[in-house]
Amino acid sequence: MERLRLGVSAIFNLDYTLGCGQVFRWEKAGEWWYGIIKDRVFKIRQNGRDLIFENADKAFVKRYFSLDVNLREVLLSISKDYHIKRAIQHFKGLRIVRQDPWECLISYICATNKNIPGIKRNIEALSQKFGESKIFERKVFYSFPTPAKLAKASLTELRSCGLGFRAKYIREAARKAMQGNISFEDLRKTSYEEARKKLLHLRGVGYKVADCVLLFSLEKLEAFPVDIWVKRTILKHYGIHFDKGFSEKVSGKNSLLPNEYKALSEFGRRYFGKNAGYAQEYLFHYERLVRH
DNA sequence: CAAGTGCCTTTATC
DNA sequence: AGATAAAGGCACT
Repeated sequence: MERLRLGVSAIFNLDYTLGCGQVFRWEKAGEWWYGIIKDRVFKIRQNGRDLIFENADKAFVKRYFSLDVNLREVLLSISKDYHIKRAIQHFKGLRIVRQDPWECLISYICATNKNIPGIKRNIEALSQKFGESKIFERKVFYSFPTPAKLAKASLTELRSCGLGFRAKYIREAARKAMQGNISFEDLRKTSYEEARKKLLHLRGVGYKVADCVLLFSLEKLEAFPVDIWVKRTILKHYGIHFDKGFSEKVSGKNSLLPNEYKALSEFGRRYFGKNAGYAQEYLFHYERLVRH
């Protein structure tokens, strides 16, 4: 058992962070959150300014939960108006974690046109079928499969995980990753635009999926993913920044054309600045949980 | 309860 | 070029 005491000004809320929909494999049982990262199961809980965890070291916890990020500063930088301030007030302490990029990529390829419970089921099925089992506290956990493991899988096997048309995209991505054609380290180091361009070459990855991977695993905090919920929020509260025709056209339907996605996402980046991704996540969570 | 709609969209085809 | 259809399957109403 390890303990990490947060600084007086280190704002952090574990429940918001793990419950906001950015990660798919954490489960809360009683007070504890159980997760598996790479091939290690660990559990963690929060008690005020203390984080208590088992089977992970402090450096890892700090890094994974982005505790090195000055959240106060980040939130200040995006506090542009009443709407975002209200969302921040509600979920203060929500941090964007640093997911494993490989798992993140596959997760968001699965997310295409799916809801969150559906995505969770896909990831869980993939892990059970192709990952390695780990016993922790007499319970079985499955690690997320490596690229090599998924590259070897047949389309039928992949489909049996409920992936549907996404199965072939996942296999392709796995093959590329296995051959070393996707360097997540390089993507992390390059600029948002460059990294996005590279991710867009992958089939099954459009602007939305690319933005999610960039924000949730590659430290591109300016990425502003626009899904159906964020689209609603933007049009509802920030419609004044778009012309009437655009707003009316986009609000009436439940999908976005590439240029419509771009307009909304670029607005978010311009309006909220270099930490726009944080604004996106607070707005998303607020719209889903509070407003809807 | 059944049936319809929608989902943290992308690709292929008009 | 720009719109539209097609692509799992589950959750929600």
